[in-house]
Amino acid sequence: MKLYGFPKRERLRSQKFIQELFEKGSSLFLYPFKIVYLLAASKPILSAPFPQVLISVPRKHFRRAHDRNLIKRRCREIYRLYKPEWLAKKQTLPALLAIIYLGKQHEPFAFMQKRLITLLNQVNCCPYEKTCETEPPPPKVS
RNA sequence: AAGGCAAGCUGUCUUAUCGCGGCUGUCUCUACGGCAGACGAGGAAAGUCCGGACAACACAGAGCACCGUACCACCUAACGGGUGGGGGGCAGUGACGCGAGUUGCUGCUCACAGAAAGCGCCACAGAAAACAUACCGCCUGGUAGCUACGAGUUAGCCGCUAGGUAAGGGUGAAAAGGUAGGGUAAGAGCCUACCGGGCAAGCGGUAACGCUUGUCGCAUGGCAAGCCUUACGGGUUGAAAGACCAAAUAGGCUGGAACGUAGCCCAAAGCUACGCGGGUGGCUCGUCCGUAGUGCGCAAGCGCUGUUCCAGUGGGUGGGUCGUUAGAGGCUGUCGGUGACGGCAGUCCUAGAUAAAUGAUAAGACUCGACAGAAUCCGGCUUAUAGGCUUGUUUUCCAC
RNA sequence: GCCGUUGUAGCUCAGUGGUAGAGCACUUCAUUGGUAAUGAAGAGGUCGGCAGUUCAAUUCUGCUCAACGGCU
Repeated sequence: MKLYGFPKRERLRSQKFIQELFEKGSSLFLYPFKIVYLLAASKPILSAPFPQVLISVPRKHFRRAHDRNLIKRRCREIYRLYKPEWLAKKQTLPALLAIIYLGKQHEPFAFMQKRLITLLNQVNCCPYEKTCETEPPPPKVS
């Protein structure tokens, strides 16, 4: 399997999973990103150990399809390149993940990269053992 | 050479690494797999403003309603698009004429059928805004009063009254042909000439229309992107159309509506007519489909089963395949045409996703990169757009 | 992808081919010891934008921008 790949099975496409994610999932925010994640889905995920990921840019902030496409592609690149390192760091990853760009304007790629990686590192992957990481536990958003 | 304007064309490139989409080939651990290969957004992909193809509604018929189009001819699959032509309007400039005005050239521009078919509207101002009218005026007759002297059938001033006028004034976006002259109490197409206009004929043109001649004193303002009239066109809904696979809009349950009458000797079956219900999505007609069986009762009627349709309930799905990309296709040459475009020959095939594929990093080049991302497919229109190229035209400068 | 609706004062809305209004809010004055309420006066508008039709457009027509809704 390709190390840095992002094949179709790692993309979140099922309407049922998406509904489950936004109903039960936890969310974190760091400008300009918001992420929603769910540690375990009701059915097994085909892409294990990696999550199924959904990337979204609201039409309300970016009217032109060209702008939305560009931001989604950059987000996907950031996630794709960081994915193996993230797994090595956390050992277990969420099952479902949504990355939503809430900024109202374009940001430089390096800035986006730094912020999204910081945000991904804040995800608490071990809900049963609170102190599995050296960092302090992230604020739980209900 | 530079700048402006118009029309047309074009729409950053190269290498490496990682990554994405379907396709083809191949490998095996047979799966949402690995490897390799070539291919992979636009001139507007956009807005969804028009027109088609295609599909479903059984067939897609007629009339009304509704909607759209509107100088003429042609192009086209079709169009509200395009090409060519006609006619206006505006600006600049020249010529003719005393003037009203006419006309040449150049540029821009026009949603450009009908206002003597009818209805409606035209604020304010103004006398009057549409079968014209008469405020200030002008002129004539009659007449109360006053003044003057030439003492009158006088002249003037200021009123009243009966008329004649539409020249001048003023209002307005718009005032009922204009200019010049005659004419008159004053005036007036009242008359004449010219200009403008209406009507008719002839000629030219496929036509829009143009030209010429005659005739009419001129007889009816604007708005139809107000209603409307005329001509022509439009059945409705859109790929979330639709077809197929799997148990899969099938089957179940509840409620409601229709299943009638007459004729062909009688019964059965069938047919016909008038009804009733429905397809039919604006209405009507036509057309099409259904209108069955049975129990009780003398009958009216009541009930059961069934068929068709409607409404609800409940269950199930929210998957796959096709439609889905080779087409009114592109390019080159040649022929026809003023042109849009068409004929013929050769050649090329180059996105096809479905939570939805083109990006990131590094290096380099130059003019330093604008607007911007396919979703059934085509033809247009409109809107956004950095830079570059070509052609035409005009202005300035330089050289000969 | 397809089909619609709406843009008028700070806010909520009328309006119609002829000088743009109502309620609330705002400002000033009166009233009160003071505030509220009340009364009087006042200010505030490129009628989303650009063209066109018309003598005249917020209204009619075309294009455009923005906001919102519906259809699997």
